Amino acid sequence: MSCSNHNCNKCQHNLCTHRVPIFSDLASDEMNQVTDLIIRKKFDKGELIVMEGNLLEGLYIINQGRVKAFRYTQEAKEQILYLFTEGDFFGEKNLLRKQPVTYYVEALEETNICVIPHKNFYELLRNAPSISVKIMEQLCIRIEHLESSIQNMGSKNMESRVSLILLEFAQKYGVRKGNGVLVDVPLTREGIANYIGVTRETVSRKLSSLQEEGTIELIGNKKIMIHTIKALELEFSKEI
Amino acid sequence: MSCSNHNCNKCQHNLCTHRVPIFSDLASDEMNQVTDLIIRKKFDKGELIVMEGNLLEGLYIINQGRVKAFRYTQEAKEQILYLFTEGDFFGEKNLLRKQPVTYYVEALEETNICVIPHKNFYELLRNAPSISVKIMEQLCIRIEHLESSIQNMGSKNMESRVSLILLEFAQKYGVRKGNGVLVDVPLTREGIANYIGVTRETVSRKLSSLQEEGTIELIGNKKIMIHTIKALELEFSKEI
DNA sequence: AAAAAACTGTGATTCAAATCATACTATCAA
DNA sequence: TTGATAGTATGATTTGAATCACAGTTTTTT
Repeated sequence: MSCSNHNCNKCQHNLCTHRVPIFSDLASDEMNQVTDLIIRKKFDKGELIVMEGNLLEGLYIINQGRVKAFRYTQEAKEQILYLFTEGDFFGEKNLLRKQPVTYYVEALEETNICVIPHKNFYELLRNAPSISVKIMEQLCIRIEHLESSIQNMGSKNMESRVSLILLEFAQKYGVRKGNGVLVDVPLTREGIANYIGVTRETVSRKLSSLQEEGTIELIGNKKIMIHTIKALELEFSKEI
Repeated sequence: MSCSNHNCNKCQHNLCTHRVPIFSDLASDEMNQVTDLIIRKKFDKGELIVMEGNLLEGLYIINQGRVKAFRYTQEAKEQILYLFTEGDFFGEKNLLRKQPVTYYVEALEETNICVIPHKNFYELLRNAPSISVKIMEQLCIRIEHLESSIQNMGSKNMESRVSLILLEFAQKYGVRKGNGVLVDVPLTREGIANYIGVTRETVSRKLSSLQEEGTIELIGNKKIMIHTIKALELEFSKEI
């Protein structure tokens, strides 16, 4: 996009407005209007971005990086609800209903956040009603993700739970490499465990057994080469 | 509400429009406009209302009765996602994104549904933009419910999972009776099990032990008297 | 009202994942 | 570069829920 018609020092950042689905229908001057309102924040790996109960000052949109959103279970174990990446947002509850966020959000790597303050957002909604439809769509996508998670957690079969998470990673973070897909895993083994509600040891063992049977290849701790996606899908639906 | 200004034979039904949160901000003439568009459907106990994959003709709103929304796990076990009651709606995915429903919905008792057809709904959205905010709010409520379910299912402690479901029932279906709360349970033991991802036997045993310790009293199969709500809450948060 | 069907409770047994334990490996900071 | 810290793999053991089995109960049907 050309810089001719707005403040150019903003072009140097990868602007949230240009990569976020909820703004994708805006005309370029509307887009620039939004851009002017943005507050930028930067977080280091491991840093807590928001805490459960916080009243946020606006909508948080991820410009760069990856974060985990989680709660604690009764046993005080972390239960990851979402992995958010570039273009994802959170804090929408506070936007509509003045309610605090219901989970912790922590940066999994260096992360840049764009915040669109509340009151600016209300104006925005009035001026560009297409945005409210976009938000609804995104909320529906989130609902679908949660529904699938519950469906998955209802399964006693750990093999299939691990397989599903690998499929999700492949789809979100995978890059084709020859016949397979190379995944840059955003979580530790323990993180994966906290995502699917098992222990770290169980994840280790299931990954090892998948490697043994040739379906995947563990490359260090942060990369997984998936040789046969089909095998995972099969594994996942084996018992239907 | 008075019947003087619209078709009175509709007043004889308990109209969805009057009990549904998403229409609560409408003026009464707007309300009547909506009412005229409604298609009514009736389902017997045990009847399947929609199937996964169905493209619905509109937004389904429950006027009377209770239903369960569920998917199947890898082991072909039912996994209940929602219990919907009067005022709740489903089929919103198809509304915004022309997508089929992602779960089965079955009547748990005799149920009356009001359907607002698609294209009527789009007009409605244009004429009464407050509705889109209401829908977003409802979607956020649904998200919160799903997030809590995941948090709960991440807990290995079955005692606390059963306790949480009883608290949910008490809140949604409970009636104060003396010191306690009498709950009209909408599900069988197996249904409860399919809601929290365990087996029927486990639910039986945990309910029995809660009865033994005096926290609850099982009255037939469909009613539970909760003597000490506090004990459940304690049970639920015991291990924090 | 009787018969059939669906649901429930509880003991005995099995089994898979949690837990415990420990050695190994990768990553980060001084 | 080294030491410290965080993360990983894997064997041995325990544990608690799933499974199996079956008798008892409730609800529905005719």
